[in-house]
Amino acid sequence: MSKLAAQPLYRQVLREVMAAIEAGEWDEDESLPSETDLAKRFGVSQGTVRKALDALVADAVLYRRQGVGTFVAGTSDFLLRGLFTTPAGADGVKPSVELLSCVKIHAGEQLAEILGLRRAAALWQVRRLLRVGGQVIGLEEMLLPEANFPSLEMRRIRELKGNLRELCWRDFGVRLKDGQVRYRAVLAGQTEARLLMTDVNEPLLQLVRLAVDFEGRPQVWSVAWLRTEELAFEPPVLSPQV
Amino acid sequence: MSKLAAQPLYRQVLREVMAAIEAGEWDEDESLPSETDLAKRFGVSQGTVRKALDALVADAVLYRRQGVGTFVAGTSDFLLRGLFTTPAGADGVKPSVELLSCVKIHAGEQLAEILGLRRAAALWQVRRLLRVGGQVIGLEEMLLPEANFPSLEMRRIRELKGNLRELCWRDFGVRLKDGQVRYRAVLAGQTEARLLMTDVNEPLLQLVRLAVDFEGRPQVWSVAWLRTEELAFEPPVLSPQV
DNA sequence: AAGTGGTCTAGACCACGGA
DNA sequence: CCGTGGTCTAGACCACTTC
Repeated sequence: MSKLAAQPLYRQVLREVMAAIEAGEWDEDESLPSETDLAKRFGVSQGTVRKALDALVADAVLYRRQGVGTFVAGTSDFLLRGLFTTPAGADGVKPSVELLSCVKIHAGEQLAEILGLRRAAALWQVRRLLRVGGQVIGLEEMLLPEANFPSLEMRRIRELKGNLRELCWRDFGVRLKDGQVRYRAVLAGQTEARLLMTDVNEPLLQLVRLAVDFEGRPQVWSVAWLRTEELAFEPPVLSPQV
Repeated sequence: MSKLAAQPLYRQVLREVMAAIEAGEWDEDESLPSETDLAKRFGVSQGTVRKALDALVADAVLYRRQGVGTFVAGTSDFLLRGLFTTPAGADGVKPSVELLSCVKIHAGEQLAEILGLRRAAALWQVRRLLRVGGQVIGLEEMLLPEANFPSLEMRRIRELKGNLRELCWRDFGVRLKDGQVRYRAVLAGQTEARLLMTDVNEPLLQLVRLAVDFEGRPQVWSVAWLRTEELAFEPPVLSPQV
């Protein structure tokens, strides 16, 4: 591996590993070669491989089991990874997702700027419903540039049980990770109330997030409205205690 | 430094560094000795010191400036560190804090369990108001075990401009960091509406958090109610891209 | 016992920022 | 220029899991 590049070595190793994952060299939950073997393969030391893997573990691309190996992590959806816990605490429950609609729209000024597109650029607008045990608790609207995700078929989304993050990965090779997240409290309007099967003016937790790819480029904009009467939202903890 | 301890070496170094900070060896925004000097002092290698400092940087105890040094970070309050941004994005604004009240109460069953105390244990209940440019946008109630923070004087809190986290640090040597955080959307009740100088039934972002010390022990329980009509809440990002 | 992640060293060099 | 953080190596040993 060349030392001439502008990036540090472990960054290059990281990209090589990502490329290998993209190429399907190791399946989900399949173990990678050991750190020492990867070191030989890339012509670097074990410490450098480790630093690269550290970063991928922090981004939940990989996970490790001491004494066993390093494994490729699944791509659960962002909302599926956040825990929904009762206000008192304990028993986090994971929701399931149902696809509502998937249509093509134009970006408009604000979204174009956020996603770095032209104003007339085409976007997929995907609406999904979140359920916990049959109960509807959330509505999410995602916006994806058509240029990066050319053919989003509803059938395909349904096949993956509504998991758009997995679809972006499997069909378009884009591994998304969280960028910024913003929280607000809003009142349900008529549209939200109807889709969430609740009342107008119910308080909803609004979650606005920008997902980026592994080069940090903005990729997906999303807004979610969550009912939190019975279940509070708890964001996933990446890289817990060091 | 002994190799016999159950903990890895870099953990011991981390504790030594924390102890030195607690002892006031280096002031806020003052630079620590270089990594190589610290390595000599603790009798370990530079790489080990670095790993310890990495963890403290991730927890925002220290910050680094390449080519310059490693510095002790300030202890801004949790809410002061979260950004308040306009829904459209950009211009994050930091709020100031005003102390409302500070009284002693009994823990009760739930809080006792969360904080690992007896049910009759005494707690300080501190209420604070958050302002952005004169406008009241938040109300926070914190609960601190009296055993750990024996004398919480209102005067002292005011001296530190309402920054309870700094007080816990300066007066009691407890450096707090975020544990779990949970989000909900609720409607303002009469009490909240009065204190926030707004209307009943305004949607409020409710933020429930548990702060822990550096050994991971629960220390402070807090609930905040935030108005997010004009400003969204954006949690602080620790350890961004690796 | 063998193989994995996890830690640690001693020494080296690079990239950056301030004098 | 020097001193700082930031990276990297080759080799070693430990702790854990599995066989």
